[in-house]
Amino acid sequence: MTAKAEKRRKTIRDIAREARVSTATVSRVLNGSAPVRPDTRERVEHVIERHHFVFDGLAGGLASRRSGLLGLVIPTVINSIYAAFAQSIQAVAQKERYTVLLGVSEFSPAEEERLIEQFIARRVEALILTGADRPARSYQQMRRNQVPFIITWKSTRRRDLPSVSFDNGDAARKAVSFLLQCGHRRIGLICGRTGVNDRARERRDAFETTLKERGITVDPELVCECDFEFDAGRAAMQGMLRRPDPPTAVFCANDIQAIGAITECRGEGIPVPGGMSIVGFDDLPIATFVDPQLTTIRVPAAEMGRLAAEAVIAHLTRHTPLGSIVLPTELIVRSSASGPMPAGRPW
Amino acid sequence: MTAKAEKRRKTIRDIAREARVSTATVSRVLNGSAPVRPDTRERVEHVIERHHFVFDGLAGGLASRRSGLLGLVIPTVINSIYAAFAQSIQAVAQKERYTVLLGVSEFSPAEEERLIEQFIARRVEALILTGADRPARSYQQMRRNQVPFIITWKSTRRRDLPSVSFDNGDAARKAVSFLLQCGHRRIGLICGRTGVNDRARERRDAFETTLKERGITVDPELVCECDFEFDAGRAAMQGMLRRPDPPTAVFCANDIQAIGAITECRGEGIPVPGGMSIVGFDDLPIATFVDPQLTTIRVPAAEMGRLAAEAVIAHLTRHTPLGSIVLPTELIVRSSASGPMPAGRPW
DNA sequence: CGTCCTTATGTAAACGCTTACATACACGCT
DNA sequence: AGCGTGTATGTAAGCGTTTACATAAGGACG
Repeated sequence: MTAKAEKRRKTIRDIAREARVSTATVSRVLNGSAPVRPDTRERVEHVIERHHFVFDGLAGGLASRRSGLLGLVIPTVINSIYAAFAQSIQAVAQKERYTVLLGVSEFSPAEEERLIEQFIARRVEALILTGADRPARSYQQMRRNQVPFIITWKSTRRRDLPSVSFDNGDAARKAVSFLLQCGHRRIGLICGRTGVNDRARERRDAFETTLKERGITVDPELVCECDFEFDAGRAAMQGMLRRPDPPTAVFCANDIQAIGAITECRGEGIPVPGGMSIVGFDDLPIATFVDPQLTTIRVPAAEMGRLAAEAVIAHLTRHTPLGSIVLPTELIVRSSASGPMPAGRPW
Repeated sequence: MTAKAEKRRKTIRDIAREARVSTATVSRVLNGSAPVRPDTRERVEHVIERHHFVFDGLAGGLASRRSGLLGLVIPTVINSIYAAFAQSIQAVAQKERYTVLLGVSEFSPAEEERLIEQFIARRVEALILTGADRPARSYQQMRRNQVPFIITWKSTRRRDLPSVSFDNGDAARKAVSFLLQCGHRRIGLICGRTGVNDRARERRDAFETTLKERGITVDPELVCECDFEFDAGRAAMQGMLRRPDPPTAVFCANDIQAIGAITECRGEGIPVPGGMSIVGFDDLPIATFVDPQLTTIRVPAAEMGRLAAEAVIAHLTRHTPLGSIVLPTELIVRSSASGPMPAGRPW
């Protein structure tokens, strides 16, 4: 090493000088943005190799106005349904040479807003968001900064909100209808907090509407909003069981809560589905590994992630307009729900 | 709007002109890097507000040589133990105004290497990695580019590899010792693929060593490496049960596999723990919601994430040296393991 | 009242790329 | 020979910040 061996990083200028070409040519070799004669290319690549040159994405992004960054904002990643969603987005991004910025809002609207703002400042090329409920301010910021975005997990008829989603209301209706078909009339609901979660709200609305359509009045005591935790589901179930007139079936807008609810029933000696029918939502892998296997709604989380990522990338690279896709959901009938006991509570 | 209303983004130069200060002052207001007189500050902030100025993180990062980016590379995020880890890292990062780049390698060494390279090119300020096994090339690149990194999920005595981890071997030993104490002598192992997962290898090694220490020869037929999936665990259990001389207990190096294994036993009419004892690893939330509740090893995933993130950030901001921390694990005794049946197979 | 701080601000050169535009040359055609 | 065309390359002006350094203004002090 000569005394001149400053610890400065190599730049394309260094490469250019040594390969006796211009920086433009190096840049062209680096991203194939224009034809380069094979011998020139080889010469440049050789120098790059020899000096362990590492491209600077920040500088590249600044100059080209394409950061190669995609922002993903989800409420949680611990629930494996969101994890599956996130992972498939990351997989698509990776394949298309984009990098994912991960933002977890923990169901806090303020945090979500902050993340969106932060990601815009980082110059993400697009945002993938969960749900449609957020301050107008966030939407304005995305538009003002011309950051395309796509809504997921919630279909919306607003034409100005592109989305890749499924119909929460329709899905919840399937679950509740199934319980009604089984003969249940006194049905409880355990769901997420509708105040901070528009998907939970849609599911709850559909629950209530479906019951009303059949002339059943919804007993507010049989509706419980709580966190997406096993324990929360369990506690909610416990609350319902303690009522003088407990439900014969419960729809849980989430498999985690459903498993908690099942556990509580079993702990109380109430057979499922014999004494209590339970339907979940998400179809987590675990749903087939609990006893009884969970009847639930299958949600296309991974596919939704893949399609959302593909959509924004197609939009960025080929100007494909961003539209809305509604994916199907499916009731998966297993064994956690059946008809109510013919009379009283025989357990 | 005048005809001059080009759709150009506002820059600090625009702000500076309008607030009748220099760009340096705007910069100082923006990141409080030097004192600014209150009235000047207010004037600048006012203009920023009025024009909806949005800072450009790419340009800022380029100029300051601080990107504000942290790279996280994990093998999967679908397993909720890694999700918990990732989420706590993101939480710390968010609080400290860093942004997390998410990389999921899906247990592919090649993919992991690519992610590390990509993240370095994006000029992450530090990397949080899973395990220590990777090509020397990756380590060289990190060092050459002076990107600090920290290893997680695996303790290592190499002093050149800072880490926040727990001792996989020690943890596995606790699990196996417990089964031995229960009286088991014929013990199976279901674990991850040791070829691409050094944590799995450590657990397997400890399993074998612990048995050998007690003078028990390890039956290779009772060791099964498979994916971290319920079905894989189930299939592995099935394989063992079909042997002429099945084990009386199985250590699963992962709760997911353990739950699959339990399910298989129950499907075959083998009571757990009566006919088969099972110990898991991770202590996922679901562990208390399966029947029987899973005896398992509690792994400090969230704390490990938090500490890893805090360590790299402290290193970046306060030059705290990066060292190694080994967190404790704990055997959580529940009900999926007990003594072996006194004789034969009474089920 | 000149000197020396201190504090607030301005000047302008980076940071490491991309890309519009200019140039150079080779080739085929009339 | 003259022209047009196309391909490969070079030139240099950005991209939107930060920050070292210079400067200015206001005290405090002897």
